[in-house]
Amino acid sequence: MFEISTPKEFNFDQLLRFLSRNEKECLHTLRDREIFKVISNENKLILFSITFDSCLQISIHSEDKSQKKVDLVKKYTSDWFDLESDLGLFYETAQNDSVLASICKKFHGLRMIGMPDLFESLIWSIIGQQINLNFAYSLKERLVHTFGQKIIHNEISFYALPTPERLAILNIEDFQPLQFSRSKAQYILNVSQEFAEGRLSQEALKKLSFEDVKERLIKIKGIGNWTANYSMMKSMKNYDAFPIEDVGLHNAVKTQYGLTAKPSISELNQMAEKWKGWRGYATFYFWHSLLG
DNA sequence: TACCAGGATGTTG
DNA sequence: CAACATCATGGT
Repeated sequence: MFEISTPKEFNFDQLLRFLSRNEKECLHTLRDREIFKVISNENKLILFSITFDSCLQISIHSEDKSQKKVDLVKKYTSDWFDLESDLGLFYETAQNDSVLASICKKFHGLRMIGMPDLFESLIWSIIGQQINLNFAYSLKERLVHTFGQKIIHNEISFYALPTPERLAILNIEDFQPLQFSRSKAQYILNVSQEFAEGRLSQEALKKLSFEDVKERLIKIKGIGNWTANYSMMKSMKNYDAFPIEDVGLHNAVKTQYGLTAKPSISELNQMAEKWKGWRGYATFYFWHSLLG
């Protein structure tokens, strides 16, 4: 076991609350207050788990506990729970907006739960396009259970997302028994093939500017403004990336500001001026407010 | 049946 | 840029 110290603003209870928002979530597992996660490195799966007791305590569940694996898990966890950013700066910005400020107070210490793997966030956001979240989780579960890799520990199965290479060789028809629409299946194939054939990689995108990354992503058929911004905030640490078309955000804003109707795009754009620099983080907090 | 859901695409103002 | 029509699928 090893430990990771947590930053000044850090709330493990809110983190657990976010991670447990849907019971069909299959890419991590919660047992009591322990979080299990499988990551893939060089085609090998690593299962690890995280608990919290004044700091994060991490166990790797395999015989090989090399320093390399420890470093990978450390880096993954730091990215996943956004341990590096200065939340104080976000809270400072939030003071411009009394509604956002009170949400920040309520969820103080909640860090953006990211998706360190860009491929995962793209697939997940395509799955989530224009369907309700619960159905989206069902689709993801079917995809992962059908095509993903599995590791068994203490007679419990833990899953990893299918690789781009695995998905890239499928046909639209392979997705239909899972109840994917044809367009959704095609979009997933498009992204998988981009990755599998080496035309797109997270590493390469890291070298580009915000606008260039967005432009590159939107070139892919099936990735629009919402998906590009979603993935950039969840996977690329672009905390001002703003998925403004998001229905969940619209609903949360309507509720939190006590509006009689959902805001239009232009109205929301104006409101979000106050969050500038942290519009993605603000979005994440508004989403969290939907949990009640 | 109609409408909604963490949109995308293409067209039009 | 913003608004609109059309598409696609299952849930309520």
